[in-house]
Amino acid sequence: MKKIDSVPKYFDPATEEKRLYGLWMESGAFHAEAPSDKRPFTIMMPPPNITGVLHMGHALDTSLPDVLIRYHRLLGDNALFLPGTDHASIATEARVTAAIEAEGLSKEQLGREGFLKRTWEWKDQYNNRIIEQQKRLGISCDWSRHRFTLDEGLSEAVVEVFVRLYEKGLIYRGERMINWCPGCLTSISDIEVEHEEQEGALYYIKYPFVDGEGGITIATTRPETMLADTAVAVNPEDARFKHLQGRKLRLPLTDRIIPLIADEYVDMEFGTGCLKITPAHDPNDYEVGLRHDLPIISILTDTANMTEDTGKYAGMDVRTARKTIVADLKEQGFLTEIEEISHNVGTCSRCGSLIEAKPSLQWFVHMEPLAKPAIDAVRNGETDFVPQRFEKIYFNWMENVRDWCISRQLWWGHRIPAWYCNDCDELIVAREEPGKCPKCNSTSLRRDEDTLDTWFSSALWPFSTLGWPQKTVDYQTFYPTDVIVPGYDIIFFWVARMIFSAIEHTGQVPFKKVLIHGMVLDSKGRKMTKSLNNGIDPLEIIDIYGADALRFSLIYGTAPGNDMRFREEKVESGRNFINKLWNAFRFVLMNLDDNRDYSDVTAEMLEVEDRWILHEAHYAIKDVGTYLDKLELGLAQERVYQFIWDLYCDWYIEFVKERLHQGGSSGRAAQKVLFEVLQLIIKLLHPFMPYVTEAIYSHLDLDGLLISSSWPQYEEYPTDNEAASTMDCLMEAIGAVRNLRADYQLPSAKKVNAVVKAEDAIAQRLLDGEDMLSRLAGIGEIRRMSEAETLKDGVSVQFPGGELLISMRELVDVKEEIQRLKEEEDRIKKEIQRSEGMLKNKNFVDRAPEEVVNKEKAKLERYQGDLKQAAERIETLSTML
RNA sequence: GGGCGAGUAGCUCAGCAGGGAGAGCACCUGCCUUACACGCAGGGGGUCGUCGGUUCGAGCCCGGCCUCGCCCACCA
Repeated sequence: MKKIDSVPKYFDPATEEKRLYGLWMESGAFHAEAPSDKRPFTIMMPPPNITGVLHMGHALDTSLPDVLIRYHRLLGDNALFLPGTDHASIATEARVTAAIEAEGLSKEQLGREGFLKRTWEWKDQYNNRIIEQQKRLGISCDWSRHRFTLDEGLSEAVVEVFVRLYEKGLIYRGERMINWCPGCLTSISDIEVEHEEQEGALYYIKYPFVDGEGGITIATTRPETMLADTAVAVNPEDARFKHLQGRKLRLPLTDRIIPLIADEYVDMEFGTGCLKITPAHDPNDYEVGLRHDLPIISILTDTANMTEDTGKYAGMDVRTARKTIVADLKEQGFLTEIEEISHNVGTCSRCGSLIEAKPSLQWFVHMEPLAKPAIDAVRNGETDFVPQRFEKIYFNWMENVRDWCISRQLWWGHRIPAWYCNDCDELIVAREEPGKCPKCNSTSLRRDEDTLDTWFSSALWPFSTLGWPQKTVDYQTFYPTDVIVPGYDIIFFWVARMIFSAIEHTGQVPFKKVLIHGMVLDSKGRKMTKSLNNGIDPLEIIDIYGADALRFSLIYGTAPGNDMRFREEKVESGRNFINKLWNAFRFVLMNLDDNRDYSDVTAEMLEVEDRWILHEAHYAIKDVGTYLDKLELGLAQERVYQFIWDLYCDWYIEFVKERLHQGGSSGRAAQKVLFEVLQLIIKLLHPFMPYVTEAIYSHLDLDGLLISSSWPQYEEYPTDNEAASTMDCLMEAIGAVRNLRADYQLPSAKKVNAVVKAEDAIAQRLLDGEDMLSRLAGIGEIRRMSEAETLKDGVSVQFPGGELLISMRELVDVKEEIQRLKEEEDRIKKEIQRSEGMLKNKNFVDRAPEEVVNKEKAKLERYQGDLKQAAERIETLSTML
């Protein structure tokens, strides 16, 4: 039985992907060695949250690095793609809490331990599901090194980092203004707050003087917080109020007496120039309060309801309280005006609740000393962003960072390694639970209830996953890593924090390059969100088209850092490309000897088209390598596509068909080259489309697996400029004739005769390529034009260097042809004008590089020749009328 | 209030030491030419947002403007 009979007509991703992934896993190809003499190449996967299912963003996060990993593995590097998952404290806790509440239970009822047990179960379930989903993307991770941010080892790293930073004074505990999410019931960091523009109102409220007539009118967007006011402030320079400073005001709706103070913070231009000061509920007011030693009165509970001591408002949510208070103020004549404005409000990036600012006792990372070296490292180029513009965003953030609030009032996460003495209140930060208080020896200690921001552990990912703080072999082998591939949406959350953490704790940057990718939008250019329900499940796409096609759609024609719209049509064209390659492979296989031994084929046996495709292969390899090294995956993929489809399939295979048919030594040479270049293209394509390429490889009965073969060396594919220019000439001629045939709608079976008019060398090329001209351009006989001859009943087609006169009198309308030639003349004349214009321009001739000028001169010469030819043709044709 | 990105063929997007624009899809014409109709051959279609500048030469560099999108920012 011929080999080909066992090869299906279409590549079937569904069955092949499963089989091949199994083969890869078994072969150990994903596994990176440690220690190893090979050059390491490491990428850490951005760990997906264990909260849900994979989306297109994850497909990008994993497919892009996988291209690089597979490329470097083929290059012979010790390539490690380390996978993992993130415990995602706040997101997971919210999900589990919701699940519990759906059962009619509460977190508190389960208790901390019960809740954590439940969450670990959740983790097992989702973690495994995510791993299974990731495998379906075809990514070549070292699964034996899979990490989870709450793993023992990673937790050790977290504690180590916390203690070290604390001991250096870079972590502190203190009462600061923080962002409080009344939905998640925890503090969150600045970057977890999303600002959105909302329509609101500016309420003008009059605060009467305690003594005497009149009062002060303030403007506020949050009238309900007035119950927490402890002063009204004006700018000290404000002449309008200078004489009033020191006066006392009575807070409406209450009997509280508050002072009128002066503080530079107040903007005289805004509102009335008078600002109510609410230290408990506004960060700026808090600062003002500190400066003036104002009392802090809070009127909001953790769930953002009015506290019990707000009298009739107690228990109301903010909106209701606002409405009620405004109504009361109005009724009592304190409300003077309501002005509609739009303003920014902060919402929780997790649950969307309105964020409340409040002073709170929390843990913070002191950022300034950490940020500085992290800025320098990028500035010095120790770490480069691709594309570079994202460095600006990084710098801007790093240069203005404020201290990072890292404590969370959550249970799911790394618990803060701090204890308090119940007897003397001593604070103890330690790697392990202390037995007794170092100050008073009391054994009555309690541990801090809070956990750490989930990003605190993610920040250590590049080294904690390798066993740091232990000096493990893995750490020594793979760290620092080479590239990281995140979306631009997590530059602050993750990339920036990894950089400063790595520098602080390992003394090195965590990665040399940051390849930023854009967001995958829906086909209308909108973000994929749950609320729009426009998300596309990568696995569904894989079910239909296969993982290779999906990868293609995410890489082809995209540029680093740019958003991309997801369109199924693009996946389809990926699938079509796979089919194209698959059939080219089938064609080659059909024509190969079963033993595939071509050692008898010598270089002398190669024909010009063989030498041409090898020449082209040389440059294809070079270009693809260059693009991949520059992390230009889109361009690299396009280059491979073009080589495979345009050059190998559309030209080369067509060129050699006849030789294959004829057999003989020329046919054998063609088989050999066909086979060689097939092996080449599947290697070049493998990083992008691992499955089809591996499937083809397996049908070729070659040694081992494609995944662990080697990247082609361009030096092994000889360049041959002569072959290249010969083939260019031939292809141009073929194109020109095809063109003509199409214009005149000649049936493909109808052969035409041709006469070549060109200088000897060029004419010879065409005569040598007679077979190809015959098959690909439908030329029957071809001969050189003799000196004295003029071909009366022919039509001319030009190609660079010459002209073909096609004998087709019976097929051509002479009038139309003359018309066509006249139009052609006009076109050429315009070109000549343009070209002459340039060459007459002294500036151009003197200043442009000689090469460019010569090119232009050559063009002009050619145009002039063309014009002459056209004129001649018109003349001859005219005689035929 | 700053910063960034996008504006290129009907659509989705590439493009670059600055040297006369490409792909995929769609469209039109002709082909089931035994690898592939998930295909082959050919074709139409672009003043590269706009105005100005630099340059011998600009989609690419500089400046202004317009439209869309994103990010950052403690003026109530």
